[in-house]
Amino acid sequence: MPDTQGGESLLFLTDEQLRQGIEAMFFAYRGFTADPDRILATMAYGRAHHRAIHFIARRPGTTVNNLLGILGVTKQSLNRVLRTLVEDGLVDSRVGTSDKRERHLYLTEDGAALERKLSDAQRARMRAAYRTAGPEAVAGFRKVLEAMMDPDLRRKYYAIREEDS
Amino acid sequence: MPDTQGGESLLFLTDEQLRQGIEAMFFAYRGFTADPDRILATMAYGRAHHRAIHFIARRPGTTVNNLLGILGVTKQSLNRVLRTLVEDGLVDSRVGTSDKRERHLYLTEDGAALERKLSDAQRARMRAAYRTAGPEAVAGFRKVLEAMMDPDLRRKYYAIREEDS
DNA sequence: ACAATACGTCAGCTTTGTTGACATTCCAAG
DNA sequence: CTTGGAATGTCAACAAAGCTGACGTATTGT
Repeated sequence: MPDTQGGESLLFLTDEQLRQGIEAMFFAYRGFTADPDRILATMAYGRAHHRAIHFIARRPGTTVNNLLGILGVTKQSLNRVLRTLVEDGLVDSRVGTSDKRERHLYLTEDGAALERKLSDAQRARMRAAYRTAGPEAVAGFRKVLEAMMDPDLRRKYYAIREEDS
Repeated sequence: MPDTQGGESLLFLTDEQLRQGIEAMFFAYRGFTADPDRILATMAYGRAHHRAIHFIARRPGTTVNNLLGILGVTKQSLNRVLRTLVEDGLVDSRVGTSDKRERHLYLTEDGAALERKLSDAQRARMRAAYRTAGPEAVAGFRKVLEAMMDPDLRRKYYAIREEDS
């Protein structure tokens, strides 16, 4: 593989370097979604279901509105996904206690089982990539990704992690 | 790796760390496509057109079959996209000289102009992210992305870069 | 009392992917 | 020279997942 590492900042930001980064993102994202996609293809679910399940698992009790903000889709689009998940008994939608307009979302046992299955597959690839690349590379990886996000989404990305406190 | 890295590596690959990497990919990819998407939304084109245009620009004269392998879609799906691009005079499809079954794809002037517009927008974000993160981070970024690709796609990713020789 | 919010839903449309079937053209092997 | 297979194009039908717009219903806050 040709090492096009310029090293110096000037060479570093050539269009060719940037183009390679763009293509790397494109090809890597395909790998990133490949394993869950394979699992989902055997059921009546798609990538949209996976995303919903992921963030419900991450933040149990999250509201529909909050999920909308994270996923960046319309409520109609999310609703279609959520409806099938609730119907199929993977997600539990509970009316809010303090504000009864809100619906709080939780995974059922079945939902959690599917989440684990999908998550395991995706994490396995991530783990392998991390191992191959090494800790320093991972730190850089994260740094560039965070810098690439829209500010609005970056805030949400941090918020999800901070809610643990 | 020395022992000092051993303990770190264990912590390092916790599910939580991996989960954060997964979410970073998700949010960053949104940013990655945001700018071209905004431009494309003003025309009758979508992300699929962008991808085709990108790789035709990258490898002028590439065949349909080659493009299929890179993009990973069916020929019917790609054909629909290519047809509109040819009709609109952005792409030129020329019958192969050595093998007349093949079609070699080129951007017209208009096609190249659109490609530049899309590419500029996407590279601007990439450049900003690279600057923010720094050269070392970028090296790590690329390393992890490459490790994340399917072997098949990784070969294609390298192949596209090597064809310059 | 009234406006705003959160959610759900109906209807219709777009993009982009999929299968399957079939025609054409052409290269290459028998 | 014929024929099989490869590369391409195209038709049809369909699905996933996004979108807009409109409307209804609780519920909440002013």
